[in-house]
Amino acid sequence: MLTDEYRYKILKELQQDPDISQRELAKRLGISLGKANFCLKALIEKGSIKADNFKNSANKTGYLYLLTPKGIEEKVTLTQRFLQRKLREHEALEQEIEQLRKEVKT
Amino acid sequence: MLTDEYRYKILKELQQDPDISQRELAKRLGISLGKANFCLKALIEKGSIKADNFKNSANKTGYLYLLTPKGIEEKVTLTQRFLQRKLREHEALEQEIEQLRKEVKT
DNA sequence: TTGACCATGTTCATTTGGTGAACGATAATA
DNA sequence: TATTATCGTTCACCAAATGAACATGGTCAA
Repeated sequence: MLTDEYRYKILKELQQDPDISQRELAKRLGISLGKANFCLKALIEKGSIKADNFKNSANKTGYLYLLTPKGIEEKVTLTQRFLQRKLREHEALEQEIEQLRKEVKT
Repeated sequence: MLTDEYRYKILKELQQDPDISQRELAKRLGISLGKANFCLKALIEKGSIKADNFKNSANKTGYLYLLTPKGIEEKVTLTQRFLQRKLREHEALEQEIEQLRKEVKT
């Protein structure tokens, strides 16, 4: 349920915007509130992020989702893995497009 | 449940291989037997394919899933639509890769 | 012919995964 | 204080996917 894709996207989103509500996160990722909540809890459980409740800045009620050192490292790994995956997808997509072009000609 | 993607893939698979079991089709598309059965029935219902039971060649028990004229036409349309979609995906993927490369450098 | 297989299509109870309304808690505001 | 707003949390509900189990019909050897 918490795939690498969402793990990566969430860590990325939180790294550049730690004070963000679960609702906003859900909206940005195009997932439901329930799923966002589940994923966040899982990441906290795994020790990738920790939820601080700094009473600061705009968001006072909610938390501050901060990446732990482990989380930062994990994000690097995920980013590299993701890049590799996307490169493979890219190649596959080009082949698929080529085949579709052939097919359209027929 | 029967998305354009599977509609296209099934028509393509059947066009070039009409004598194929639902199990084999499911395996090729990476879906379950139940879903393959559901999709096939839907395509038959819509008149895109018809199930002949020619007692011929290897497959004697099963059917021969043949594209109707309507199905052939539909497949052309789907192919074109699919090509357009893939081209958009291609562009999006290149942007995503570029961003990932930037991020990896950091 | 009979019976034992085998491959096929069909069904459906079960599992899985996602959803968002509703709730309690807390802070800001009138 | 009372009210409003925002947040995280929960969980009953729904849709979709799954694959074991079943029914049918063909094949082949006894």
